Amino acid sequence: MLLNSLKRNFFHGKTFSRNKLDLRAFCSADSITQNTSTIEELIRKQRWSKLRTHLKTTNPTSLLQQLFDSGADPVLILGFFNWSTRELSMTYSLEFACRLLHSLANAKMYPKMRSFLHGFVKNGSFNSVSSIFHALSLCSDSLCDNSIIADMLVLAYVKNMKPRLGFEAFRRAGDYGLKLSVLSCNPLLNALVKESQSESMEHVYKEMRKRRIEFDVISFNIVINGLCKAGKLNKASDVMEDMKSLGVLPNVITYNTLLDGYRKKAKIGKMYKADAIMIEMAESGISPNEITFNILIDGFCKDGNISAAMKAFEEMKSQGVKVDVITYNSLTNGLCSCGRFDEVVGLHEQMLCSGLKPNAVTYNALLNGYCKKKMVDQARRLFDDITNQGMIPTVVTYNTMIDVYCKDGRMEDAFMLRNSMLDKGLLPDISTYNCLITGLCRKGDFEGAKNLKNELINKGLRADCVTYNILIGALCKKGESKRAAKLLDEMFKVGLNPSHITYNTLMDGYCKEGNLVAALNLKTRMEKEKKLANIVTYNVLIKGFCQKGKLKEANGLLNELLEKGLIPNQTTYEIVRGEMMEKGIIPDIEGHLFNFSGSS
DNA sequence: ACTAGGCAGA
Repeated sequence: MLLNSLKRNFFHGKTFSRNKLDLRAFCSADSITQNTSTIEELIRKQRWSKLRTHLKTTNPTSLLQQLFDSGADPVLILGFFNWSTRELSMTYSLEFACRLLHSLANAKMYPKMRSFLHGFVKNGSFNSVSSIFHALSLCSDSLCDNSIIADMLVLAYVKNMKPRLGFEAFRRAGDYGLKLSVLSCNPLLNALVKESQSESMEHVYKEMRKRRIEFDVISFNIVINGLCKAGKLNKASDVMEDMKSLGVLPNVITYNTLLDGYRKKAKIGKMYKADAIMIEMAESGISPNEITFNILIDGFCKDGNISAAMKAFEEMKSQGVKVDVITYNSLTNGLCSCGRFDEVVGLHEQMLCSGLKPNAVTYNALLNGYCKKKMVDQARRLFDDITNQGMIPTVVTYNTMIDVYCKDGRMEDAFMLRNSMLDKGLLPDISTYNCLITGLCRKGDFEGAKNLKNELINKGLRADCVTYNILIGALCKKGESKRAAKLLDEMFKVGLNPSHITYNTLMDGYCKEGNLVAALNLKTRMEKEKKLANIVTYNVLIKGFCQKGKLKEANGLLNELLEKGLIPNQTTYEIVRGEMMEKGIIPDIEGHLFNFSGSS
């Protein structure tokens, strides 16, 4: 009630409030009007020290109230608001902030609102999103103004790296029937994608359609990218169809994003859709650019299909698309991964001839090639060349070399390299530590590994999911899955999101100790955490049950994974085949592998 | 809004 009359007083005509003030001036001995106009003058001229003395007798809150009541220029009120929060450490109630926002909105001072909200979100994180929306709705029932404010609030959260709060604000805006725009929704979608919050991202997308928020091609591209990143390629294609049906035409970035989705998939033959996508692009009159080709080439290389990559490379050149250092690096990486070092020489010359300068990634690709082929001496020679001949080594260069030493069991060499990083002005990162921790664990030195984890934390680094996966794996290997489980709990405590690998590793530990109950409980737990069991999960469990002679259960798991649409892989077949041989059954074709039920 | 290098699981 009170608020309603207040806001009417505030928004509907300065005349009313002036009348009221005139009346007050009439009645009271000291003229508030005059006082207020003096103050306004001080703020306008930024006489802050004089204002300070003034405030010895009046408190800032009632002064702010006065400014509002007198219908002062919103820019002045904003000036006072900002100054007093900054210099006097004032905190005003949400209601004041909302009134200020509304008066700015009334005056269409949008940039001022944006920067106000930016600061508000940065410092005022103690205000819950729901309380802000509540206060906004009490202040005014102009859906239009509140929508603009909500839109800017969402954006402010996102820009301040608070996408979860931006997401909450997005939802509240829906509850209050406020309409948002792509100006806030696109950055929100993108932030959620960057944080790998694909569920929330999909929710925003669906809501945007429900609320009939206008999409642009960028909105769709972000959504498609998010879905690709989450491995949901079919959904990504569906969204592409959605956009076409809504009259938004895919552009080269849309197609690049989709191609990149296939590239990122860890599957053999993953680029099988590439041709079809390229044809569709051509039919839509969209020319591939250097990014398109770079994605294609890298994808083919990662797929082990060097000839397809080379074909794309030739096509790229014949179409006159600019070849850059990324193109060459992808090819170099592809050739090195296959051990085709001879061909790299020619490619490297071609690169230099076209005036392109190799960079750290180029040499790291070569170094990594040697490391993968266990050519440790060649690797070290190249490494010394890089560090001595004026090329700039990066943390990745060191990590690659450190890793190969660790894999080779040469821990002293690995630690020496780690120590020499500092001389080059390079700081070991979490991956450096993860390589070393893996090396120590492999040597059975769990205590050393644990100490290294403490060291990295003391150096201001954060143990990541990989660190924990390594340590959990090491404990499981020692038959200490109980201790490993404690590390899983620790991950939640330090705010890490365990990955599939985390759960699968611990589950494997339980299985090896014959604790199948714990293994199954862990599967339930991971599904509760929205990590769906994958093929590795099932392989671990099936192997565990087989080893205990529980073939019925193993078979049940096989059926379960098939029902879920998971595809058995090489390891699955090996486990099952091994089990059948044991039972004296001769496995023949794939279809017969799953017929050992009932034999236990 | 889209492109290149290293570390962890059966």
